[in-house]
Amino acid sequence: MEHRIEKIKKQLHSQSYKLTPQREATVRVLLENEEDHLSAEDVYLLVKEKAPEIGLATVYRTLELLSELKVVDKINFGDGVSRYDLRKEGAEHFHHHLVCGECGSVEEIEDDLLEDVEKIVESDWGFKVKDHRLTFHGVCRKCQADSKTNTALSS
Amino acid sequence: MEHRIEKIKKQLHSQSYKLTPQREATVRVLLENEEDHLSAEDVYLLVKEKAPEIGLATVYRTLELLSELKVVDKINFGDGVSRYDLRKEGAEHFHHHLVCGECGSVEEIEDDLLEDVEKIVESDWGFKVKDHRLTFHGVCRKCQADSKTNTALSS
DNA sequence: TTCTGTGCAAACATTTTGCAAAGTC
DNA sequence: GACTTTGCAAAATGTTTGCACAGAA
Repeated sequence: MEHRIEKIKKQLHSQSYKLTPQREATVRVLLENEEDHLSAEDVYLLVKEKAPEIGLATVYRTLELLSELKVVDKINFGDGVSRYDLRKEGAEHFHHHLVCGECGSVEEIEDDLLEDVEKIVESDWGFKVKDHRLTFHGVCRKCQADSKTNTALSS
Repeated sequence: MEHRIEKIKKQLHSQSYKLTPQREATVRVLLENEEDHLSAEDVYLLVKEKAPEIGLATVYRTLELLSELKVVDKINFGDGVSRYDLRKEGAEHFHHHLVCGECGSVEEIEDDLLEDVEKIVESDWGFKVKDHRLTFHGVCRKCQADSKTNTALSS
């Protein structure tokens, strides 16, 4: 945890940005909620618990900054809100998501499933891939099981 | 062109919706600009040329409706705007996109590159895939060529 | 007439910006 | 003192909603 903050601090410094208390609080919230996909508002509310004097605009500005530094990735699952997701240590690419249409849960996939696909895109389309966004929409394991149970009960 | 309108008309009717003049004008704009990735505003302005009395809300409502019917797909490339993309005839899945970070161009890929990946997701994660969103961010062929030329010139 | 669809304007939600004050080097 | 960062409030943006009216079945 602490070493990840240190690392981000160095990344900021290398571009002559400072890790202010507000920025640090924001980063800590992101680290503590790595599994979730927080919106700016979510982050704001959580940061406010530790640092009540922070403003929403600052959170936006911080998230924007972290986005530029590729510390976080900004994603959008189709509802109108941007969500911010910490990039895993050493990850070159953004991880993938499984969004369940029934319960709304979002599962993360770390494995890079796209290596082969990227090779095809680079060779067949001449497109130099720098990053990707891959999201599957469907039904998660749990909801599939639930709906089977319900079907069984109602029949 | 006409037969695609007919088809959409039938799809609407099957759910007891009507293909009103406004809706038809909207669909036509989408058909005529299939290559582009129009925002609601873009569609609105183009529809207005043919049917000046149409309101923006109607365009939104139409796009929403077409989205539900899976006639169009709503996408978001990271700028704050939703874009609407006609689903190709007979396509079960949404097609993929290559977004160039230099010139902003968006290229479409029809091939289903994800068959294998989906199989892995279904077997390893137990996730029933219904649809996907795949976007690559990078540098398109043209911009790569341009930057090579510039490098050569400036050296 | 009943129901669907429309246009307009107002409401809404999210995000960005201007600016003066505060903090840092 | 020059420069960065912040908080607040206002503005901008994109989208949705309420409602009275128009149109089709």
